[in-house]
Amino acid sequence: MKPSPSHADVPLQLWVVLARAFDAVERHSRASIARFGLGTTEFGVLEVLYHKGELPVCEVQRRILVESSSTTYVVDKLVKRGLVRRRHSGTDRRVVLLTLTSAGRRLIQRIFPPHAHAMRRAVTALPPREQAQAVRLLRTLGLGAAERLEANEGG
Amino acid sequence: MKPSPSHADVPLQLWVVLARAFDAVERHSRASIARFGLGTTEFGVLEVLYHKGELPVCEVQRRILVESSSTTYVVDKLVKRGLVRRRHSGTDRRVVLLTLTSAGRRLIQRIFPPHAHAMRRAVTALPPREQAQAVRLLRTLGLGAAERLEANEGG
DNA sequence: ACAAAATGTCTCGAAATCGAGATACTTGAC
DNA sequence: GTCAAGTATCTCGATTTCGAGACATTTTGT
Repeated sequence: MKPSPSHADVPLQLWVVLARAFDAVERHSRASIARFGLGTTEFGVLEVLYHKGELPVCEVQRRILVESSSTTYVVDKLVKRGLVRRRHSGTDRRVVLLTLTSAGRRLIQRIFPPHAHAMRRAVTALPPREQAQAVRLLRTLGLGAAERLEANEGG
Repeated sequence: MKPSPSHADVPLQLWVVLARAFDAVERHSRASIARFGLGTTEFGVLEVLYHKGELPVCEVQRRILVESSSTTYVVDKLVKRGLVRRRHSGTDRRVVLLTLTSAGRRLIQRIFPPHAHAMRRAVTALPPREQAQAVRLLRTLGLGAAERLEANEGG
């Protein structure tokens, strides 16, 4: 039943297990966040503003890993719900700065700790020592792949 | 510029770098697949049928990591394009089996090798030895998280 | 100073994905 | 054998996400 048991193509295997691991852990994240009536990207915006303070839209976008038009969409929803406020930058008039409202701050303060706890449990299959190892490897992998992406687009 | 250099919460870091690495590598995958006028999930269906032969829809679904309604949608498109054929199982009449048409087989035969090549290049930031290590760690992480998911849903 | 290129944000329409539930069939308990 | 529970697939409507491009602004090169 194994079509290719011997010539294990490690790079392709790596891609497969990376996708599966991300999927499984992301399901934990989604389930945890859904408890609080938020979507993954909505939570992402609140979380990054909570931890980094006021940020331009483009900075938030980079951190939550979605395209710019989706960022606008998500921020719109959060503004309508009174959780986030938009403000024009004084120094660069293209830039829109985002901050939490006090309602937004209260919300994320309340839900971040239990979410973080859920995520810690989601990765406990790996003991601490191997978690650190995985962090190192994934960081190298991710940065390398991202670099290579820009090279492909730019060149 | 480091907001929290000391109290490194390794599990949360792991989640972040996992998401970033997946995103970067997935962008390579998408770009590579887009060259051939296919979407990620369409490619996924063709690829799994190519390598495993005829399979029930539910089996394909598990492998391409999308929900069942999305699987129906993607398969519909592939059937309309004449790349995949549906067939009822003789032994279990709930089951619909999927196979490549000869056009589908020709297509995936032609595009799989260059795509595999692109994916190998996407992960070259990690030398072979560390790729193997990452495979091992991610497999454990993914399986553990998936198990824990079922436990949460089922229990 | 000026033109060209780059950047940040948003609009719009299209595509992908999901979730709930309908339907049909199979399996297992009794 | 029958009924309940489980499984496989699909339908439908809603949500999310994307991509292309519009627009305003800033930066760069000359």
